[in-house]
Amino acid sequence: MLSAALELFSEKGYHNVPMHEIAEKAEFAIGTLYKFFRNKEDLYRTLILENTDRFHEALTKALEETDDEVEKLRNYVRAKGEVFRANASVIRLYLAETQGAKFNVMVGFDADIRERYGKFLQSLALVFEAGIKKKRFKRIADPYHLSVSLVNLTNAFLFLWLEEPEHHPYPEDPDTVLNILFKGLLDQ
Amino acid sequence: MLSAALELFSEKGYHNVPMHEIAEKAEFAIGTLYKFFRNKEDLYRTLILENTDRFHEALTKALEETDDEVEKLRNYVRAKGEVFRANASVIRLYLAETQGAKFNVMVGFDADIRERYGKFLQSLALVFEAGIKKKRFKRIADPYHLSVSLVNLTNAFLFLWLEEPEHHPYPEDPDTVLNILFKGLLDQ
DNA sequence: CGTAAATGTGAACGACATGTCACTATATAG
DNA sequence: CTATATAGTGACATGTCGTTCACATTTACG
Repeated sequence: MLSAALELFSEKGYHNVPMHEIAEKAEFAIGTLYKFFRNKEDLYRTLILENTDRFHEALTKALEETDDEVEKLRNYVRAKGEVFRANASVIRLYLAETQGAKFNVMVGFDADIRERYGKFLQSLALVFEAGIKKKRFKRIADPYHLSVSLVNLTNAFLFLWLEEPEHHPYPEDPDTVLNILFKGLLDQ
Repeated sequence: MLSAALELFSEKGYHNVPMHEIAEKAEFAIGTLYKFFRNKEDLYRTLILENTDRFHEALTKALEETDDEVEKLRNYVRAKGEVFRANASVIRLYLAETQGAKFNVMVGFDADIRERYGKFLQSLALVFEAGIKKKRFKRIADPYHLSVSLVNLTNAFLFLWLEEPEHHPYPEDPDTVLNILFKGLLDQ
């Protein structure tokens, strides 16, 4: 059921997928859906929460695999690529939930999702902060801003890939993304 | 009518605003709306197109005010702040249209909007390319990637501001954003 | 087997949103 | 002042979608 819903939501968006279509794709009767989920929103919520948890777990693990801050970032960019390549249809929903247009589904932000996303931003910010303290990184901006920047940078690359997979592949080498942060555009 | 629709869409999202509510807010009867717009989607489209055109014009102008590439970028970041600060309620819709979740309104991408957005990305990429040729910039990434990066970086800051205006103001000094590109995180 | 619990069904229902249309009011022009 | 165009109205037809519920089918188990 969840995977049928996932594909449809990701393709057409929450409001353009009627329950009966999900039922049909999942090869169940409508009534059965309602045995498992209180309503459409509950189904969507479960779907999103299950997936974002899986992602954030994988991404958090990527930050913990080494002590070197540069490697942590490389692992993050690499892991994000792997996770999403394997779950292409989730990306749209994930981006929709963490980026802009949340009001499209629920009117208010979903507190749970926001909180988990916020926590991840914090733990990534800690990597930058530690790197700055250890003098591995220069303090070119506030660590939290750096965290938001890197997340959005990778999202941007994911988005390019989503739109034109063959023309804009998600980079194999994490440094393709990271050099934008690592190297300065200006000399000195 | 358009400004009534704008406020409502921006607050609740396209699918959560019935036409009669727009009519009420605009102090017209429903029938009158349909004298001016063929349908709801047409109303939305007109709204978005009018605004994105205004923005892209302002942002493109910002890139043309000087010959110095660094100043062009500063003007861009500054102009983006000004434009959106003056039109807060449009940002949500603009981000929703240019970032991720387009399928939330129309099932397919809106070709017009995508095209204009793509053109702007191109002209910003030209700034980076020119800067690299003139040796003002180091070639730390593909110019188009740099363009996408800067646009997404500023969007990220706008988004922070949207969520918590007093806690995360959009930076007065454009270099707060630009240093993330200008200065390298790593030494050398 | 028999029976009870769990799982599954889909026609029917009601709420509600879009878009229409016959009509009125107002403005413009000859 | 009449005629014609334009702007405005809002009750309602039409259709869709989320959700329910009385019933059927399968499974679990003593």
